[in-house]
Amino acid sequence: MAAAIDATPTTLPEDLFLDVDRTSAIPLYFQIATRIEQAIVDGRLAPGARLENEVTLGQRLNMSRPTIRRAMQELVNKGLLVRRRGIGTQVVHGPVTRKVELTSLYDDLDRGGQRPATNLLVHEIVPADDVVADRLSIAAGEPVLHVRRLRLSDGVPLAVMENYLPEDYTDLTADALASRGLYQLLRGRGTQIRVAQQRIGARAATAEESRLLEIKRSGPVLTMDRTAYDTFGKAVEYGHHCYRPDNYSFEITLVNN
Amino acid sequence: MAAAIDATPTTLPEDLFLDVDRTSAIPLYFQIATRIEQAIVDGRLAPGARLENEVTLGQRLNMSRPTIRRAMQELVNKGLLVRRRGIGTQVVHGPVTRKVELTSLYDDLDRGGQRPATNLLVHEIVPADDVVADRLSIAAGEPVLHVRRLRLSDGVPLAVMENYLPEDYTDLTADALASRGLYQLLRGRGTQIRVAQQRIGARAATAEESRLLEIKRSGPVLTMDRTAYDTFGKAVEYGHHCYRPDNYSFEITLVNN
DNA sequence: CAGTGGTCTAGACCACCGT
DNA sequence: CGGTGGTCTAGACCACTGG
Repeated sequence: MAAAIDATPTTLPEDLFLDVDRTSAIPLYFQIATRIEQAIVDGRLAPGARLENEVTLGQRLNMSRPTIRRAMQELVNKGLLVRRRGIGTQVVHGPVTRKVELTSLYDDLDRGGQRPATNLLVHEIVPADDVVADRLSIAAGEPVLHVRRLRLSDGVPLAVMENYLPEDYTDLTADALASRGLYQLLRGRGTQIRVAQQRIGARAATAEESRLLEIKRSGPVLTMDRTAYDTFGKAVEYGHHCYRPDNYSFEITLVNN
Repeated sequence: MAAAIDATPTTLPEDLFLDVDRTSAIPLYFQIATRIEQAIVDGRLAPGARLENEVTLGQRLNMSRPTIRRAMQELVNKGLLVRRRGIGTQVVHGPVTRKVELTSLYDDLDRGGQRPATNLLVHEIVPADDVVADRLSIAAGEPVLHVRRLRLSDGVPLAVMENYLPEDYTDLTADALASRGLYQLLRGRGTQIRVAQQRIGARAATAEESRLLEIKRSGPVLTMDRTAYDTFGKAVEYGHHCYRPDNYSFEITLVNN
């Protein structure tokens, strides 16, 4: 008979897979994963609910088991599903949150319904010093674009951002940088960020930072150093950012595989 | 003939796959991934080096393409390899760093060759208040273990850590908590952490924190709030940690898939 | 054009879990 | 024991890249 493991014998996700398009350029596993994810965040699949097993779901959808399996694996990697051998697949208990993604502060604010604005403080082309050259994996002295920006959200200063970009990007204009996020501009040029290394820390604000961020002298600031690489593995950006800690923090979801 | 894309025509990882054990309980894809990863961190595979393609490597090792592919995918997810359709697989340019893993401060220090120590400041069983109950997904008033610890590294105070654990773990002894890391103790009880949500921020230290951490009054501290869940999706631990920013920071590698 | 990774299929055997 | 996920095989077709 059906095993009664968790007060829910065997939940079968109702057929909301009706609109899967086998001719679409979107991979099947991705279409499946997206629909299950939607059902979870919508609450149609409650925390702890057991999913149909991989084999029978594949049969119902006329898909092979590896395809179904990959769809579920995507959600396991996002922390939405939990699988246990001999038991089955469940929606994770506890709060359902977004996975960490590689986005920019500008995107985050924009999506959050806030109105981001940028004051461009510095915009110059300079030879790379040793630190910048090291981070960007270029030779010291090569020209880099140096920008320093103050990011505001609904008029409140939020972050001082200092960035260095290699020669390929030295033609980014001041206008563009003042009106859009850096990553937005990079995407617009066809640059896709694939890997980024960040270091998050804290320290006392410098005199200039406290003035720009309108916080107490030597008050605490949250700092982030980042180097971002494109799909070619080439360093695209090195940045040192400095955030007002009362208005910003980093959220991270870690998943053990 | 062979395409010359990056000054390295087609690098074939020398046969350091001689010791793969097909009878081992360790999955083949994992054995392959581990050996390639080792070659990368050892420097035997330089940044930017092109790897042999999936098909021929599989033939050489008498393994199917999906198995080889999975091994490489593991390393792509860790940010060590980059794959591009029509091009091939390369070791990522730039510095090679470990992926973020779900470890504890104690483990990090221990692995780093430092001598971690713990002062147990508070060890009590109390009814959960509203905040703790919410984070642990239990009812307010249920008994929880509350511990407050000062972590030192080579005698230098590094972090003040406040943690709450649900009823199942209220029998953790003071001795155990003073001599080992929390996650180490949980692992020893068979509890495996699967998902954790963290929020990293900064603020001024409280009077007690500055005394314990031996830093300036109201000096900046790095803070981390975390809720960890086991493989069942059950909340296992809620913690609020407070770090000396001159001695600690968070390193994170993000990967876009 | 030939080479590469991206996706998908249709099976197979095994390890682990609960009854 | 039956059911589940974990792994592996041996193919196939496609999309994209470079020359």
